[in-house]
Amino acid sequence: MEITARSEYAIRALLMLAEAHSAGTDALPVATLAYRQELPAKFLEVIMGQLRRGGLVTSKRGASGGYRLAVSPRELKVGAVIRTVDGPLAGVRGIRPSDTAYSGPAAHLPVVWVAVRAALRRVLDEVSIDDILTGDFPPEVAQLAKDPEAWQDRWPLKAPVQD
Amino acid sequence: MEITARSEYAIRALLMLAEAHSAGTDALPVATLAYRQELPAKFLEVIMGQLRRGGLVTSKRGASGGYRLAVSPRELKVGAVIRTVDGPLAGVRGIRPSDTAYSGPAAHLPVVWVAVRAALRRVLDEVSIDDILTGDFPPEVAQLAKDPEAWQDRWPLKAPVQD
DNA sequence: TTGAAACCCGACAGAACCAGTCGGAATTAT
DNA sequence: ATAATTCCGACTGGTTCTGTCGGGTTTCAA
Repeated sequence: MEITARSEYAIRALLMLAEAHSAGTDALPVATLAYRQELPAKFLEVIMGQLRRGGLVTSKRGASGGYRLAVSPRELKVGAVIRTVDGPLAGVRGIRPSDTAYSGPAAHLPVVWVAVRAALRRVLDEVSIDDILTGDFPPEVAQLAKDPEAWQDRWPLKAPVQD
Repeated sequence: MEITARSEYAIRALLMLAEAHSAGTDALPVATLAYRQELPAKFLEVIMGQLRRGGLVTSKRGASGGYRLAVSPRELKVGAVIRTVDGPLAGVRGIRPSDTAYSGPAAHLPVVWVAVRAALRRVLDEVSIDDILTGDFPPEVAQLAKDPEAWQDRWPLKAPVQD
């Protein structure tokens, strides 16, 4: 259950574009985006290409070119960003949760996988880029993050040795 | 957001042990577990070692030895299994959600990561091995899986080409 | 028209991780 | 004794992740 650097960088880039969007600024070149959030420029270039092909941003080449949002920040959901650059939100050994099947005592296991995916969706497909910009999250998500325990780490039954 | 083969195999093995547990059967050797659910035997052997060191199972060596549950199936949660064999449930580029920090327009991003982890916990730390065995899930999880839409795939803004 | 700014693209590379195997040592019941 | 079984370290082949490199192409502006 890892958020990749790819997805993280994509979201941070889009946040900058959303900020510029509301300020009515010109297109932002990769160099600027990379500098402002300290992201590896050439890698980000690859990622921006994915976002463009996915229709999340538009690009303009040449001098004073750069990237612009193609979708309003309010309608652009984090889940869509992740799916665009990293593929499906959830998988089990590479297959979709709803395509899993087991025999015997594991027969009901797909229910768990589907519930996991559904739980992820209820966060990632609800939160928009604009929500992150303003810090004003949908009630469902705000509720989850409000609990102080959500900010604490949890350990397995036997805690690993401290070193 | 991938469930690894490791975690999946661990859960399926524990489900078999839980079944035997209620039937009061003897300890189950790896060979039997691997055969019954068609898991790679030597790999499962490694995984069972992790579960033992994590305190989820006990082992007996030698003839008519094998593995037994060390925790009652009802108290053994899926989240604990995953943490034992694969480490933390959620991470962002390898760091814990609550340890992330960003500047500028990404300042509120950690709220999203923490909410993601909390959402995962609400499923994985609620569902027990016994729940999966019986197919009788906690209301929260049952609710998520009840929705037919939860069993459907979702696509990013621009659907990928079919091939 | 020239040059610089920027996107665009394919190839490559190192590192890490994942899934799984191999061979054998230690332990235990019969 | 012997067979069954856990236990353990080393190893491997493949894939993915995170980038980098070098150059081609488009566009603006002077």
